[in-house]
Amino acid sequence: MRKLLDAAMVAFDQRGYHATRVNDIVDIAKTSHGTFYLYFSNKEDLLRALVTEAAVESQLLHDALNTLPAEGGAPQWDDVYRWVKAFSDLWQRYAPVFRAWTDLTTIDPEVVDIIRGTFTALSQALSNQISPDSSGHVIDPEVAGMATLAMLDRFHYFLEFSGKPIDDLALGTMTTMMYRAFLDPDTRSSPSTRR
Amino acid sequence: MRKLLDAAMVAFDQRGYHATRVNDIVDIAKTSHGTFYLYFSNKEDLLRALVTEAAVESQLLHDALNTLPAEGGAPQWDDVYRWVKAFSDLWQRYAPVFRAWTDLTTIDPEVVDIIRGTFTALSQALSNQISPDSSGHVIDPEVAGMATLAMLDRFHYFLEFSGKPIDDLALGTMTTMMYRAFLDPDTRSSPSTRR
Amino acid sequence: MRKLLDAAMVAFDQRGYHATRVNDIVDIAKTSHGTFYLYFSNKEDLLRALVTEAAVESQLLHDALNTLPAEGGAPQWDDVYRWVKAFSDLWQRYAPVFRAWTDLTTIDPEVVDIIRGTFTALSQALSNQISPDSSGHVIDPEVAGMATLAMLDRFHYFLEFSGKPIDDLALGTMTTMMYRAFLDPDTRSSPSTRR
Amino acid sequence: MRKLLDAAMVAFDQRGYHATRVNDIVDIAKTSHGTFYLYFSNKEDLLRALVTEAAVESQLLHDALNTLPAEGGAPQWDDVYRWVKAFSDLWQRYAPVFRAWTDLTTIDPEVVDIIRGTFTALSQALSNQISPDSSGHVIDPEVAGMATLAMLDRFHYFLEFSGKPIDDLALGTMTTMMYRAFLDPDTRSSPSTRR
DNA sequence: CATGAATGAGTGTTCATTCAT
DNA sequence: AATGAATGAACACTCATTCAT
Repeated sequence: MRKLLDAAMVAFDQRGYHATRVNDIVDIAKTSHGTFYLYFSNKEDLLRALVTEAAVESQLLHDALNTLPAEGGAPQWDDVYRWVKAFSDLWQRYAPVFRAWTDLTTIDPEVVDIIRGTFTALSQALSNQISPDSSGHVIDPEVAGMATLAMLDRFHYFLEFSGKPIDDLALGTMTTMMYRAFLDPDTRSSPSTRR
Repeated sequence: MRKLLDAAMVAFDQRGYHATRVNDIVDIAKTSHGTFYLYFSNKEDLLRALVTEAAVESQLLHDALNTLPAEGGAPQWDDVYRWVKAFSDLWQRYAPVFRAWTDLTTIDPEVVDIIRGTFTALSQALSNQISPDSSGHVIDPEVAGMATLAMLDRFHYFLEFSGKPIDDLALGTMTTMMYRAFLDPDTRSSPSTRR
Repeated sequence: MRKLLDAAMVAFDQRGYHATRVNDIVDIAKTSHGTFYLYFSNKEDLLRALVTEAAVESQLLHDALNTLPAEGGAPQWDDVYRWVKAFSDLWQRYAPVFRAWTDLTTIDPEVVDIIRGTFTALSQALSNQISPDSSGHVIDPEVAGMATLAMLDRFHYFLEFSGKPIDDLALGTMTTMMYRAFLDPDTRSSPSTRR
Repeated sequence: MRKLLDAAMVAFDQRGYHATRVNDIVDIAKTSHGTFYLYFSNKEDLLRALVTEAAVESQLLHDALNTLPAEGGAPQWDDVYRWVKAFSDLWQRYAPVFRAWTDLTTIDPEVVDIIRGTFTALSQALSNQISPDSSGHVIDPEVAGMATLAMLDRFHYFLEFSGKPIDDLALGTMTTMMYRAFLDPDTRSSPSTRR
């Protein structure tokens, strides 16, 4: 039941998953304890539902990444920006869920599996965008993908934590950071800027 | 008492802060329930002690950043690598504390303040290393500093989550990502590599 | 919830307030631990409820005192007896609460205030019944009122402590003691009994 | 050890017996936990020592009562006053012990026995002073003795509770109350005042 | 479908008591 | 004699979950 899922997001947002009591959720949802257990077999079950929802929507991000020009040709800054924006929108919609990541991974294997799947898919898609290094430093693309996803994920949390807005400037800065990180400077500059 | 702090790190590592019972901690520390409350007024108090410890050590990282060549001259890849390694060592030593970040920020204002202070200091030191963009995209250095810190922090967690080792390859990859992100490709390549 | 209040009275009766565990109360009430906290936020809260109840009923005693002939005309022995009987009934109904007086006053200010209010009202009403002394000894009526209340209160406790019944003889004796204490012998005897 | 007994009195005074922790006592006594158990086998043992001390001193009061003219001849007001003063001094010296009466009786049989003995001796000595009633109301002298002791005991507590001083006026008022209560007005007045 | 009173297992915390020094 | 760190039994209180209505 949507009302409960939304209420749970609000509650998780305020207190985190562990500290949220079923009580808090039903209070916000303006319903009763009994109703909660009509739709979810327990608190964890509701969390699983939220995580699954977020995972499904993340699939779109994954697909979108593949339309960016991969390894061969360098993606354009604007393309990267659009994708960062999409990521940001999703993150913000499911902020309490992403924020609870750490909590989640100590919960139950099924939840962890859903998360791991989404996480792996995204970080691998990202790794495809990363160009090798021309100056002798070996890059593990998988690790590089993770680093990028790490930056994207935590960056939002840090902005919120610092009370800074997630606006165009922030996302643009993020995009530039990613854009720079993705591309080997030599590789990148050669075709276009240079000559 | 060190024995309890260490035991708490192990326990938080296994189950997260919230899910850890005082019982778990004293079991690992091979001491008694009463002893716990002899040294800490409650579970949160112990967490505060750990966070403070980590914050003190983080100061070293902050200081080290200032010895890297700042904005003017480009820092060398090896310098960045060394710093990343230092960060990584600290992160790994206090992994359970850093991992519990999310938990922490829903806890008590004093803990949050300690964290915010450390966080701000580090991200500002990082922002000094980031060169402006030459291709017309505005960068907010503060935000860029946060993004870098975000990547460093979460990257470790993601590696662990994926079961990948935090080895030289991983740290080298991370360094390259940071190195690329820090420097505007044009600015960077011009003086040295480029003709 | 009455069932818990009654059970608490029984438990306090047996072991005193401090020594009573919430467990004792819910055992007697044949209900669960959780239910207790559904109706009272803690043991002290339940005590407060009992004290308040007793205070409300004490008001009746206070009112009744004012229907006894005051200072001017001497009250009749039978009137005093009836009042003593009413006091006694109330005391016995709330015996565990009155008995716990000492415990109570070391607990929380709110409870103390309720008690002080009841106590003051009653002792002042009593002081109105006390005639001045004709033989040169100054009486502070307020103090005299307290002394009377003191006797009434503790007398019941002492009877119980000695295993003596609170019967007509005891209450009659008490009445005579009060009756004598209230009235200056000269004043009293002169108008009616004497000559 | 006197230091501990005195400290305990201070502590009991502040928080009551049950709420006083051994910690409080040794803090006030400026000694250690270990020392406490060197002199007393437990908290209750210390209480027993205090009660015994008070009981021994109470014996003096009991003896003094017997030097007051008993049943036959009426005691003089001044004699009663002196005795009330002596009682008051003792009460004030052992205030925390007397105040804890209720607590005490829920503790251990040995303590209760000491108290009961002292209590009985005093109330019986008092009952000897009480003259029968001439106007047809039967008095149980034993009960009357208890009522008097009740007044004396509780009166002090009530004065303290109200913040009133235990001074000459208060004790004089108390004396007059007792003096009146002791004597049948007719009996009393006959020999002296009346003719 | 919905309710919310009742439950009790689980956990944090206190504090009297011990004992090695 | 004196100490005070360490212990753990005992207790207060919370909150996810159930079920009769």
